[in-house]
Amino acid sequence: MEKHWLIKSEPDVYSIEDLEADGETEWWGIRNYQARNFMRDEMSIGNPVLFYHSNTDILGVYGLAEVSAEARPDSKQFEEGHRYHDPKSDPDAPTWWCVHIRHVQTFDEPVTREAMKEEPGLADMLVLKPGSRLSITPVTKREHETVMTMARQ
DNA sequence: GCCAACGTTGGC
DNA sequence: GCCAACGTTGGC
Repeated sequence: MEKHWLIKSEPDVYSIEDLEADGETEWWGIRNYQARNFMRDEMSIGNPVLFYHSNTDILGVYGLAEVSAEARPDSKQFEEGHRYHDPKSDPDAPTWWCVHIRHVQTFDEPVTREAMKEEPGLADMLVLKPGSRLSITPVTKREHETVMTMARQ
């Protein structure tokens, strides 16, 4: 049973354009256990990933990516001086794990948060819940397809 | 810029 | 193990 996901990113930090330019990237820097568990335990190669821009003027899903590598230890947790260095993480049992994602498609127009909120089929979508801060959330197949349909219009 | 929601830390 | 304090996220 294929799983679907939504990943949030602040475009000032890493945008869909950055992902398109890179082609593929390690999704390092996730320091939340729930999000880590999704990556480490549940995401597998080929899973579709909606790429969402947060903390910007037009919020919404800007494109489609997919998981391109299963979770490995986050490379930044052992880098001295790095913002995401974690001195408590043991190299023999790393705390932080992350998948790689690959760019699939940048939408011509983003599917905006406003439009998503008005779509009845997305009423239960986690990213739309007030106060939701989790940067990686599971998405149902139906929600995924609804967003993809909205992107084509 | 504000502030509510949430996760983490640390004193007890 | 509780919980207050604190820092961060992220929509508005």
